[in-house]
Formats: sequence, structure tokens, C-alpha cells
Amino acid sequence: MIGRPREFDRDAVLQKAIRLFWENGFEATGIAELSEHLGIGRQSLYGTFGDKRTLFLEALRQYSDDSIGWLTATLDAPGSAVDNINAVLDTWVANSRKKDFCGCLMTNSISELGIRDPGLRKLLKRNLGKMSAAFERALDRGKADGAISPDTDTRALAKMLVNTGQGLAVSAKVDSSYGSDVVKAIRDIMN
Amino acid sequence: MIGRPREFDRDAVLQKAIRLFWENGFEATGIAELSEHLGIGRQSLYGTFGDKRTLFLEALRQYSDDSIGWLTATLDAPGSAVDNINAVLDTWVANSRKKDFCGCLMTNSISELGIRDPGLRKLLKRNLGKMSAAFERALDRGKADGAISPDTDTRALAKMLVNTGQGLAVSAKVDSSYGSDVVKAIRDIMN
DNA sequence: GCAGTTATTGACAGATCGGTCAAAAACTGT
DNA sequence: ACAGTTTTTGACCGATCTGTCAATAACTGC
Repeated sequence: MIGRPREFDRDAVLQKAIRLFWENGFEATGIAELSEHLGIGRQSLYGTFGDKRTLFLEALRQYSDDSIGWLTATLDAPGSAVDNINAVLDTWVANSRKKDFCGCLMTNSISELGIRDPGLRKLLKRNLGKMSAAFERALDRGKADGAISPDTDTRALAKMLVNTGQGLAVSAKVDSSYGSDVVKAIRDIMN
Repeated sequence: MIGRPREFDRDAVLQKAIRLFWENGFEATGIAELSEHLGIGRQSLYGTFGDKRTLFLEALRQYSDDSIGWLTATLDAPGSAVDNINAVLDTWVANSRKKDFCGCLMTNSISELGIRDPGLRKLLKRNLGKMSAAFERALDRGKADGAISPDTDTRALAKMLVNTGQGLAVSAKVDSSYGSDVVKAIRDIMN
């Protein structure tokens, strides 16, 4: 049997929660603030998403799935693997230039909670693994095409690219020139 | 006129405060927790360091001065500039392997407060600037020695190295293999 | 030893925290 | 229309938060 219908769109509200946690972090985001910005009552929040940590976890999962989905789709796209990698780097630079760039929710979460929360740590480690695996596939494909030197350690290079993304999610928050300069340097030394 | 003498060593207590903020971040570190771990009373804390934000700022400044001091001293050391840069990378890798590696207090602070606190943001931007300037000096010296290709964009490459450090302070917190792999990849593509 | 100064101690205050309870409201099936 | 179910609303709870006050203790200069 069905009771009173929910008055809000669950997914839309989750997106707003993602934004809040993204901008302010986990600790600094309060229930009252969430309730206000999400436009739903406190009890609706608890009834729909559970407690604060559970909501945060779902927000982080949604964010991770979205961004990792975009990353793998872009890197695995047909055509030149090197072009695909460059497309990712270009997007990173473009994002890092945006006004009020607030980094990456995964990066922020590692910084804030990576040590203290073993469960979260495992999840975030898996996420980094998925990202580096996607880069590695692209690099291997580039190697097969002859576009990338055959003696390249693609696993290490993939991790280096992921690490560059993590770094930009930090550096570009305080200095917007990092995006273009860092990517330029990487392209310079790879040619 | 001099009153009752302080019963603790101010610098030693500040070091302990640095540790706490480093491990837990700003928001998650409470006054009661500080008072307990620093081994001084609540009022002594306020009397000596001011409020929480002021203490955090002094802790961050001390940490920054120490680590930037070490970085510039290492990079500006006489002898091969390339060796000096490699020494820095090796230390980064060694640190990132340590048990309970908690990243870098500057990195963590950017992630947690970089957007919301303009004053802190300026300070941290200056710090990144000092670090990249130190790398740039070393790279320019390597260029003068002939150890580094003369058409290298040393400013961009310096920022890329700083960015790598910021990245490691995040990635290695959840996956300890990042330190060595990332540095290996950088060395591979630079040779 | 007494006045002046500063540090320590422990209690306290106001605000905010995450989370819950109970009642009213909005829906469906019969 | 009524029972059953779920959401919404708003008050409320204990705990914890940062910061302060007042009293006591330890020191120096005279």
C-alpha cells in the first residue's frame, strides 16, 4: 500500500547534497544547512537518506560513479587513444579555470577523511584504481597503435596521470594558473 | 613585571597542535581534544594561542615554514641541481610509504578550507609559489649546467613537480603504491 | 611581606550539533 | 467513508561545541 507521496525529486535533492558536501566538506556541512539548501524538512531528510554519514556516502558514490563513468567513456571512446587522453586533460584544465572551482569531491574526501575512515578509504582506493585502469587501457591502446613508445610503463604512467588530476583538484583551488601550466609541462616532456 | 611562569614549552605544544590538525583537520579537531593532547588546560590554551582559528593559523604557518625551508634548502644545496630534485622526490616517496601517512598539512588545508577562507587561500597560494620558485631555480641551474634541455619551460615544469607533490599528499593516503609509481613514471618520461 | 602580574584550574554559558518523537496531512485500496 | 501507509511539520532531546568568568596559585620587584 502506498502512503503520502514524496514532495520532492530524490535525485535532484541528492545532487544538491553533492554540491554542498563538495563545497564545504563533510564536517562543515550541518543537517540544518542541508535541510535548508535541499528545500526539504529535517525529518524528510532522515526518512529518505538515513543519517548524515549515510547521505554523504550516497552523495559520494553518486559523484564518483558519474565522474568515473565520464572518464572511462571518454578514454575508451573509439578513435585515437592519445586524443582521448588529451581530451581528458583539456577538460581538467577547463574545469580548474571555473569560478569557484571546488576541486573534486573524491579528492576532498580523501584529504578530510581518508585516514580516519577505513571504509571510505577502501572505497576511494577502488575509485583511484578504476581511474588509473581506464588510463592504462588507453595508454596500452596507444602503444598498440604505435602512438606511444613500446617500452612505456603504462601502469606507472596511468597512476601519474591520475595523480596529476588529484594534484590539480588541490593546487588549482588556490592558484588557477596550475591547470594549464601543469598540463603544458606534461605534454612538453612527453614529446 | 613578570607573573607566574608558564608550565609548558610553547614550541613543543605548538608541534603537538600541528600533529593534531594534520591528522584530523581543522573542523574535526576540538578544543577539548587539543587541551587533552597538548597537556595544558583550556584557559592556558586560549591565553597562549588565542582562539582555535588563530592557533590553527600559527600551526599552519610553522608547518609551512618548516617544510618550505627544508625544500628550498635541499633544492638550493650546492652540487648537481638534478640530484637535489631527485633527493626531494625520494623523500616524498619515503614519506608517503610511512605508516599512518597523513598527507601534507598545507594540502589538507587547501582541500578543507581553500575556498571558504580567502585569507588562508592567499597564504597557501604564496606557499605554493615559494615551492614552485625553488623548483624553478633548481631547474634553471640544471639548464645552465647542461643537465636539462635548454628549451625546457622551467616555470611550467616546476609547477608540475609541485602539483605532483600535492597529488601524492592525496593519493598516497589511500594507496601507498602511488609514491614510487608516480615518481618512476616522471623519471621515465623525462629520460 | 606586600602589591602587581600572569598562569592555572574548574565551573559555566550560550549556541549548535546530530538525531528522534508525536501529531497532522496526503495519499491508496476496499 | 474508513483503515492502512508514508511523508511532512515542528517541537524537542542530550551531547558537544567554542569561548569566558572568577578564584586560586606562582612568580617578581620593592
